[in-house]
Amino acid sequence: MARVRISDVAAAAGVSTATVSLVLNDRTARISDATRDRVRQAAAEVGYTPNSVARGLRTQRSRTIGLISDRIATTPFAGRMLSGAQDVAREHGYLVFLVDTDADETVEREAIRALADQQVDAMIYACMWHRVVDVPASLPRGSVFLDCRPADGGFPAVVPDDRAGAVAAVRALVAAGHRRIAYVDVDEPHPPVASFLRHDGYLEVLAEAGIGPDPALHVRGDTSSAGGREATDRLLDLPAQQRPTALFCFNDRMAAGAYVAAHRRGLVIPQDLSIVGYDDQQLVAAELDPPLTTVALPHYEMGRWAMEVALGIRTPDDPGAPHLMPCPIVDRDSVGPPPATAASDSRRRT
Amino acid sequence: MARVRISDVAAAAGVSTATVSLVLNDRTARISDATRDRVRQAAAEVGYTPNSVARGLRTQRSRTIGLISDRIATTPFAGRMLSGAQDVAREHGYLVFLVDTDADETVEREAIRALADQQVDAMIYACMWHRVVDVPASLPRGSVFLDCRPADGGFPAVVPDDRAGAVAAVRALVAAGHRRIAYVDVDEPHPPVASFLRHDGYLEVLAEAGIGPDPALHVRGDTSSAGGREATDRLLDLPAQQRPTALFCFNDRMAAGAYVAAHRRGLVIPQDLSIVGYDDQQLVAAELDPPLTTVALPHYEMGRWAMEVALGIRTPDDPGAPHLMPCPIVDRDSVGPPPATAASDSRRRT
DNA sequence: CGCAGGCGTTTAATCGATTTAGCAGTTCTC
DNA sequence: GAGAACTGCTAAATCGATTAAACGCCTGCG
Repeated sequence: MARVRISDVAAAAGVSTATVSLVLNDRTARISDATRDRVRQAAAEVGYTPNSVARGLRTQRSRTIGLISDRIATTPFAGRMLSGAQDVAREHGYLVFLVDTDADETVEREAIRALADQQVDAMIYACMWHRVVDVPASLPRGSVFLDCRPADGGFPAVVPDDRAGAVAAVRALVAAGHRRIAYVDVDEPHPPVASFLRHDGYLEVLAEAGIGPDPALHVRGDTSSAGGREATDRLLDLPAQQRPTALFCFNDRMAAGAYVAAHRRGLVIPQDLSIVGYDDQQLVAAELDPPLTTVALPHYEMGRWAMEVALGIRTPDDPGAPHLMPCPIVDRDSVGPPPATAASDSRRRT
Repeated sequence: MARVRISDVAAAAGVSTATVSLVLNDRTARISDATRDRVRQAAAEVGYTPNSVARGLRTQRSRTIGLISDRIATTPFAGRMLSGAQDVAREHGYLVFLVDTDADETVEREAIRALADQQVDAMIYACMWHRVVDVPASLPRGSVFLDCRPADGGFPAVVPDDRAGAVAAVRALVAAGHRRIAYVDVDEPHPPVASFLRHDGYLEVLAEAGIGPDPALHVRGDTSSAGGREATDRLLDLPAQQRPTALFCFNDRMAAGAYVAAHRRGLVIPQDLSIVGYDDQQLVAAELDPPLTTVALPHYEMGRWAMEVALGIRTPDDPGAPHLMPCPIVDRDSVGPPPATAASDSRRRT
């Protein structure tokens, strides 16, 4: 029952522990082939695996990574980021400590200390929403930021390319023939940077399509189905000429609300109204009727990227700026050409 | 930048490292108050925190727990279990290693070995669905099972009390006056134990209400919105006399499908059809219209329980059987009295 | 034959803590 | 006043690995 130690292997093979260590770690040392084989055989027979704690103490490298996140519980995205980070760690023989701080600064500070005491080789600081965060004072150099931008630079970071994602989404609507496209934005005291970036992307596509932005088509609501429904109601209350034929929603839940608002007025999606969401939240987007065209957040890939940088396998292209991970568009069935009247209307203007 | 060691504290306080260790660990040793204060002051001044790796090697206790789970990514529940486990660990100064095996046995075996090499003080083996699992051979004694039942006993385990949850759900329907209550079950080659347990609870309530079970009201579909919709369609195609006035669904997604089926026939919930789900999946249950009455899965509490047992803070009441965690019913708006005709029908039979 | 040098292996230091046994010095006891 | 008992602290062993330095032994060379 007691663990097998290196000295047990040494005894079994009739050599010193030094030799065992040299052999098992493939150190380029002068060890005869006969001895090598004997050691390896002995190790296999007694079922030896080195004690990581002892090794960590000696080598000062624990093959361990600390992953600090503000909230793990509340979002289904968390798992995908973890999964990506996890997979890379495993592929390289690392283990990960997970700490959920619940956005509590005291907990965060303690966690960082505890992880440092455990001699983690690197730390990843993850947020559940793309936003700007203050760098905790005690966070060691070399830590990687995941799904957030450190307020002071000097740290590698990876975030979704929200701007490009919005561009893809709105271009899809323009390509379908829409000219009156609304942006159903979040309404919060401190909107996440994603809100602004997606708005930028939205405006960029309008500009490249020669469509003048209409402030009446930029509405806000809170990040829920209800918020999306209310904001959409305001859009659909607009006079026919001003009313949008397509909606670009800040997220899938708001898009779900837009569905409700449309259904209540007897509008059919996408015949009467096209809708694009953001996030590709499986339980929402795929379950809607019709399934929602949306933009996927590359959580898994971001998790991988962060861990790869943490392990030193990859170095950021531009150490000064966050790495932008592409957000692929997921085509489903909520986008179609604008209704005939509106289409002719848009043709008139072109 | 270099870490502060215990010898630095010793030097600063003018004592030996032994004394520093004795003081800082509150060992009942004969140390004068003056020295105690001096050591503590010195430790605070130089900012000393003990190196957990070195301490772990010496004490053979790492204050570290390994949490192995089959899938973390795919379910929103995972986070809540983690959160519960995490919170308990943090409250007691433990750190947790998280490993996601993706249900791959090789990965699982390697993970168990790696965790053992890291000298974790205990392991928790978590599944994302309540089911029976084979105990991996290398899993150390004392490991705790979370949301699954070990095939061979001898391990503490915690699972949701699916039977009692179903009882509460079906009782709510009976209390509202329903007599024709269907069970919309999962349809899988190897249904989870939860499926059977909930069926048992369902039958139990029918029996106690003096309602004879009708096999036609036990339908199956796959665990998705579509599966729920199809199964519900079959129920609603039944002749009026046989048609259920209430549905107890295996989970919220299937319940969402039931909503769709009902809406398509112009049935209003709960006036024409009452529905109860299971899982309390926020993004589904709370967002439905009307919000779904459902039974919550106590993931957070199960996570806490498992960690408490792992840390030895709590001992299972009955070491032989899994601990059953209560599933509270969450009352929302999808349950009402049966429609007049059916109600009179039920009254006729009573 | 004596010595340099190469080869294969071992000795021993080391990582940074904890902990037991023991060492001085003081006080108490008879 | 000698030994016992107590007090306050430290020396050194220990946990289980890694690794630089050293140590025999053998061979080759002059």
